[in-house]
Amino acid sequence: MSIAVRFAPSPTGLLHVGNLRLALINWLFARHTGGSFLLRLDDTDNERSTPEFAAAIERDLAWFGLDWDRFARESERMARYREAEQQLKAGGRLYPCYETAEELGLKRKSQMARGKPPIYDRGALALTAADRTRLEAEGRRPHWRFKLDHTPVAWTDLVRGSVHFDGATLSDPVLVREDGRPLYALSSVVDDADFAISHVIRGEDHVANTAVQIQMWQALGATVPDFAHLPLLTDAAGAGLSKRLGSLSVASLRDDDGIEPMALASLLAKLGTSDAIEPRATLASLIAEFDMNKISRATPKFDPEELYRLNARLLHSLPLAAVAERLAALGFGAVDERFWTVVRPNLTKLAEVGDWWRVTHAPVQPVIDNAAFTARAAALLPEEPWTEASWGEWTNRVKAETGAKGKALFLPLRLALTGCDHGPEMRNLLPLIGRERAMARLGARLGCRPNPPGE
RNA sequence: GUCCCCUUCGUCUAGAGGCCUAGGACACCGCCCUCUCACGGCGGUAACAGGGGUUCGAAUCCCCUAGGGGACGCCA
Repeated sequence: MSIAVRFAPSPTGLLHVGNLRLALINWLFARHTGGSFLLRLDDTDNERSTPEFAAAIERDLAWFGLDWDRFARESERMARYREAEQQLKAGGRLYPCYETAEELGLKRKSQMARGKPPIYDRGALALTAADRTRLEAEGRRPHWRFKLDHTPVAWTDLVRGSVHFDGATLSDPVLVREDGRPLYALSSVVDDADFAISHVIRGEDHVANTAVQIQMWQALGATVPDFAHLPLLTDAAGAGLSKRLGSLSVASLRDDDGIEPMALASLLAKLGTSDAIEPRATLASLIAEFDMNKISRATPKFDPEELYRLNARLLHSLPLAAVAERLAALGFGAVDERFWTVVRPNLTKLAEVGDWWRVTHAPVQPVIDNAAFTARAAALLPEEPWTEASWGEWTNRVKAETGAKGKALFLPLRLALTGCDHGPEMRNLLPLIGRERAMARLGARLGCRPNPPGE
């Protein structure tokens, strides 16, 4: 049997890290096994789904480096769901119900108050043809429920091991709304069957669904796929992540935090597994290392801080070629190998290249505490050409001349030269700054602050 | 409320009765590179949720308690 998986987001919001993790796991599984990956937009809820969110999902996945072999929109497959609906009706598995949403809500409440599980009581099953006629005459339209077999259902989950449910403890799911539109419960099962999905890999919020879906595949005469239900991510405090997806949307991580796609991919592929969480430069290495058996059943915490650190570590190891294209897009196409090597160890996000580019190519605002000191240092600046050794020669002279040493020697020079108290090694940075800029920043021409606008 | 799942260093985890004086990675701390911040290299601190059992022996098996997550929609 050929392997086929799917990622099926509903375009009712932006992708967040929890979604993206499931997309990635599915994709890695497909690529690792040589299977196919389907992107399916679950947009049957046309009140909440929007084309904008659908476009954003595709854009986010593409940015992340995920590609899909097949694509589908549930909203375009309504006729097919109608067919399945007829098939289930013909098989006697779909029955009409006339309770209103309010009635059902009340019923659930009172069941819970009595310490009972809030399961549909199948009241509609007792309706006679006359009852139904009367209700319809009152203007009520039915919604349709799938009649579950009250038998045990079991499967071997690739993450959770053996799982079993008793059909009797489950509610008959509503498959078709009062207005005739199919619900997720129907469309998802039909699509998984039609697209010959072999492995359903999703969040553990779907485990109970699985029991009813297995019965539906059987009722439709379809092959039941294998399952892997992954624990949901929680935030660093241990609270469910889905509730605060805003700040953790893929778009904000990319656009606001400047996260590298491979930093995110490395975290999401390894978090909650027995592999070390370390940056990987390519999806290819994640594919090679992927193994469902490494995924734990416990709920992992997603900590943005961990992502930021991983992002920095990844950047520190990337060759210029790996970022050249994006650097150009940021307007730093002129960055060469030498500059990149000098600046790379100090980046936490790629866009910070701009800060150092300005230090070596544009005016900066020097920070000068002791103008007399920097002026004397300026006078001792060696003649160009400068090499890595120039910084040492110069600072030794300044040290001999002023008696300053250690932090008192280096920090004022760094501050004056770069306007910043931290950064790349000065012996590498100095030659990139050049004598003219260095002189100006040290205040040689003026001997005092403030610096003129043009340096 | 009912049902399901989870609980080993701060974090992600290894561990499937003696190999555990509990291993790794990240974080943290220290040292080195260096007479600065960072990068990098090397080293160190640090955990079996609690309580009962079972057993010659339990992180591993059983029960209870506590904590966390999930499900219970005419959402997906």
